[in-house]
Formats: sequence, C-alpha cells, structure tokens
Amino acid sequence: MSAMHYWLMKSEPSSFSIEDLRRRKIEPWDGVRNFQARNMLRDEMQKGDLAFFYHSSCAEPGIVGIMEIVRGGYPDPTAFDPMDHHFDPASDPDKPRWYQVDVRFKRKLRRVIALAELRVHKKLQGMQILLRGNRLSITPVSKQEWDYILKLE
DNA sequence: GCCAACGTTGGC
DNA sequence: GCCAACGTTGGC
Repeated sequence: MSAMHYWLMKSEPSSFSIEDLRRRKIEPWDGVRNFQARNMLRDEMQKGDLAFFYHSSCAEPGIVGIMEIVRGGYPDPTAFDPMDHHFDPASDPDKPRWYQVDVRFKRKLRRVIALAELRVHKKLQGMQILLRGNRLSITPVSKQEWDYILKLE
C-alpha cells in the first residue's frame, strides 16, 4: 500500500483526444518512446492514480480532463508489431523496452485550462510541464498542484 | 512553418 | 566516453 500519485499526460487531440477516451472508456496509453516517461509508466504509475489529460500541439494546448490509472505498467505490445507505427525492433518481448498503463475516462473539465493560463499562476511555477524546455509526455503533478488546478476550473 | 530544446545515435 | 549530427516535440 503506497500513496496515490497524480500525473499529467499529453496527447495530440488529432491522434487521440479526450473525446476519444470518453467514447472508449478504457484505453492503453501506448506508444511512449522516451526512457524517462517509460520509467514512470513502468515503475511509478499505479492503479488508482489520477491523471490530467492534456491536449498538445493544437489550437489551445491545455488540460481538458481527468482520467484514472486502472492498470499499472506492463509491456507495450505495439513495440513488437512490425506493422505498428510505434514498432521498435530493439524491444525484445523477453526483455521489453517500452511500457504502457491502462487509463479510464473520469470526466472532462468544464472548460479547458490552457497552458497560457497555467503559466500565470505563481503557485504552479514549479510544475514540470511549465519548466523551460520540458517535452516529457508524462510528468508527475503534486497534490498541491492538482488541487490548485481543480479550483481554477 | 519556424525554431528552441532536448533525446538518441553512431563515428571515432 | 565524447560529441556532432540528426530526429522529435510542441509552443507560437
């Protein structure tokens, strides 16, 4: 038994949006091909954790919804599929390189909390996603940041 | 479309 | 192990 954690997970809505997740209810969060993010998927994200769904590379980048981790890290099968866009010949099924979690849609926020808005708040200055040059598609969010952001809604 | 920032690869 | 070249991310 360990404390639950909070996360922020980016996705380009043109490939997978909060609406897509709402329709599908539960989805594997696959295709992550960055070692730092992989380590979080594999080692830190646990069933019961909550995550912000963040839309990136779109007209209004920002937080759009909330989801729950319903299965902790397990090998990402798309890495083994030569037909898949995320195929990685270096990932051996006996020693998988890439991991994923399963997420479940909880709800959309009543409005988009845009990146530009997040930047305005002093209390959020330490958020990893706001730090210069940050490109990680998965970042931890502190409970304080989580609660603060939800009060903005 | 531009470009800053960063990660990965591979030659040496 | 260094580091230049290259690829990717993602805001603007």
